[in-house]
Amino acid sequence: MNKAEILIIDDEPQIRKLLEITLESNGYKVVQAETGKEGVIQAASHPPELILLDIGLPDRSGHEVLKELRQWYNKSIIILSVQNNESDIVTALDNGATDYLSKPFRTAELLARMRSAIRRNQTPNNTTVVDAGDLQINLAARTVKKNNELLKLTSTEFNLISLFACNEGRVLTHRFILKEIWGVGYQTETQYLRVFVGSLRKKIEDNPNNPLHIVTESGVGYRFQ
Amino acid sequence: MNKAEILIIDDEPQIRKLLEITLESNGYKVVQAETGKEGVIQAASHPPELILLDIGLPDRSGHEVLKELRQWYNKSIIILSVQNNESDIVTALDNGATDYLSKPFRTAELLARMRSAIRRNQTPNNTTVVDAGDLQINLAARTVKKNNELLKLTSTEFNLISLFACNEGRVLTHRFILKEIWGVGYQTETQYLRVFVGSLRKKIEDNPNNPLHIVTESGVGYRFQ
DNA sequence: TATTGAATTTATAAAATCTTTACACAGAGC
DNA sequence: GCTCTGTGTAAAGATTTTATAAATTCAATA
Repeated sequence: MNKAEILIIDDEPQIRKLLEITLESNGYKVVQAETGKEGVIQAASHPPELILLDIGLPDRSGHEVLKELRQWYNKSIIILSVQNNESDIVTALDNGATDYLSKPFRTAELLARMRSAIRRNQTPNNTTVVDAGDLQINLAARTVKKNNELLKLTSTEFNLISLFACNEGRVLTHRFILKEIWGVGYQTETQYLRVFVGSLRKKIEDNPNNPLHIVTESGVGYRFQ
Repeated sequence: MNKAEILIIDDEPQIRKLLEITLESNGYKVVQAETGKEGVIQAASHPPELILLDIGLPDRSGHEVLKELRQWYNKSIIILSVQNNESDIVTALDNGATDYLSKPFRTAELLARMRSAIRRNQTPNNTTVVDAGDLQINLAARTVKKNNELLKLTSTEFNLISLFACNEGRVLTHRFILKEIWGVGYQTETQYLRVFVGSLRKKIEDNPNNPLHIVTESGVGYRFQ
């Protein structure tokens, strides 16, 4: 596997140096930018796997850089913020930041969050259309096509399949699915799930008795593939 | 790379001498302690990469030292025990020992187990996918691949293999496994374990009659590698 | 208000999994 | 050789989990 490339946008040289050493010794390839403008150019010319962005610059240019990046860059952006500056954090998350870290941070935590963010890149959470064999799920338009034919799904059915699509290949527990689709009060209503998985299968599977897309993991939950 | 530091806690001078010679000639730095108390102090003042602890002292102080060390020391502890004292071994493994060796032992085996134990120190188990030769165990997705093919495991089978995977190279006692998978009330239901280890082997081993991944440590438990 | 489509329940058959029993086999000790 | 202990395997229940149809409730709307 190739080294994942990380872009650091921060005006403080000592932070950049620290990050450079930490990340390179953990097998990442590091690219640096000193100003927001430079960062955007770097990101555009050579899109990295992940961007670490210092948000709390005095002139608030960090926020503008984030917005500008988010117009086209859909991989993870982790923001760095001085401690206790919650308004910066909230604004940044609203503007599409993936995660945040308060300075000073522990490297173990930074690395863990980076791994998590990069993992999310790989499962197409940011793309608007998920491809799964004969199925195409358009998250933005809320449409599902099977062999290029538009399927007619109800709202709950669509919510369910889009949750599956965003977590392709991994087992989702009943509780998790119920929490995500119906809300925290419904985590034990496993039967709802059965009914809706049943009707989804009728629509998306070639043979609903032998489902290939929504596989049941008995005693645990379901897996979409 | 620096020499890894090993702490030996054993009251028998001739054993300590033997270990000292063996280990130093194999590139380890050796620190010795004659009593349990001294051992704990040594470990605390200068945490070693690995501890070799004689468990079978007449006054059972070895067990107490182990428990005391485990309150804060989380690297590997290999215990030494006189042959056939299985109850000592089982107790020690349940108390968090990493591995065990019966005296008299062959130096090649000692060195091999030390290497394995030290290797496990270096990769802390915060990874979500464990690689074991032809097997890949994805803890987050709850999937297991053998030669890149997805295996179909039941929920309990997966729980079992993931427990094994998180403790690669380490002997797990029957009691420990049963406690982790089935709960505290099941620590004596060894037969459950036999059945499930059997069905796991059928799925993951090339030749279930000669298992290479799940090895049985007779009278003690199992080891995954 | 009557209609319609969707969501929620209920009921039940079927499938999958877990538990338990039975028995065979191997090695250690006598 | 025999017995005892620990182990592995198969298979028969027992139990849990799942799938499906169908009934009911609910909400929107004509």
